[in-house]
Amino acid sequence: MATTTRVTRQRQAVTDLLAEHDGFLSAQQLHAALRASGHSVGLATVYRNLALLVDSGELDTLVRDDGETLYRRCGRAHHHHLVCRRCGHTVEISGPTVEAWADRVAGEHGFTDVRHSLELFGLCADCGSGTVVNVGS
Amino acid sequence: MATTTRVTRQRQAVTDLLAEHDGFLSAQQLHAALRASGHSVGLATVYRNLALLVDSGELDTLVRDDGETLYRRCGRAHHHHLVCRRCGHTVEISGPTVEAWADRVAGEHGFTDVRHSLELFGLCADCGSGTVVNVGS
DNA sequence: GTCATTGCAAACGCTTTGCATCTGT
DNA sequence: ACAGATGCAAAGCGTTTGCAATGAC
Repeated sequence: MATTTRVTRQRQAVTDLLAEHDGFLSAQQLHAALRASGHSVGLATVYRNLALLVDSGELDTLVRDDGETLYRRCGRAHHHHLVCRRCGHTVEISGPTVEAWADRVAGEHGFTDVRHSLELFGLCADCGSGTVVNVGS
Repeated sequence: MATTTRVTRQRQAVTDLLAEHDGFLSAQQLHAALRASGHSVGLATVYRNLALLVDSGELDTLVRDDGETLYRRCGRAHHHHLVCRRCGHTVEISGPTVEAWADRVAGEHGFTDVRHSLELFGLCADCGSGTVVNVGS
């Protein structure tokens, strides 16, 4: 009765890649990476498996400004990220205070089951100082 | 030479509606609202004007989980939001600590020109307690 | 053999763009 | 009249879905 979950080659590939990778990955990036490493997986399958993993709480998601969704292996501990908006370099950071604050504020307004998304976007040391590159408008 | 900005009926309508409205609005909602109130404005025009307003710093944007972009009249002071993921009810909150914390952490990692996005998503009092509705999986 | 899973391609929803027309200034 | 602004419809992009084929159990 409980829909059994089958371990297919494709599902394994998706899970494996996510297990190795530490930062954020978009579905399309993941798909491309899989193909590059020889696995033949359909894009739809990647999306379907990502959705399953998100549902089961194994993945965290983050929607970028342009609307693309990024996925990362869910940390046991809740982390936040400091992302360089030029080179994509990502640093994991922990904000002990944030969690408590979020809960308190949410509670004050009667909100429940609150999740928060906190991401910092900036220019990392390499991109921000020396080598100044045209970043566009 | 500086590209002159013309005050058209449509642009005025968009700006006006945003001026009256306090919360977040998607481009499509805004478009629908304009039509409902008798103004005839093209969807593309709404998007174009929103883009201009965002560029000129008069609007803040927030990308929802489903990828739709929400716009709000830009607050002078930087606010964060507590958004009900069922009914969309939004509460403005200020996180005095967050700003300082963000700057410090970013600095420690050599990041500069850092912006942060912090949003809380939960269920508001109305949606979370009494009237329990099927929310899906 | 069954039924979850896959692949492909078509469908979707939001957003952007090309181009002819319109309209502030 | 000039140049920005508009409207429409088509194109773009990430994502989802229908359906027949495939493969795990």
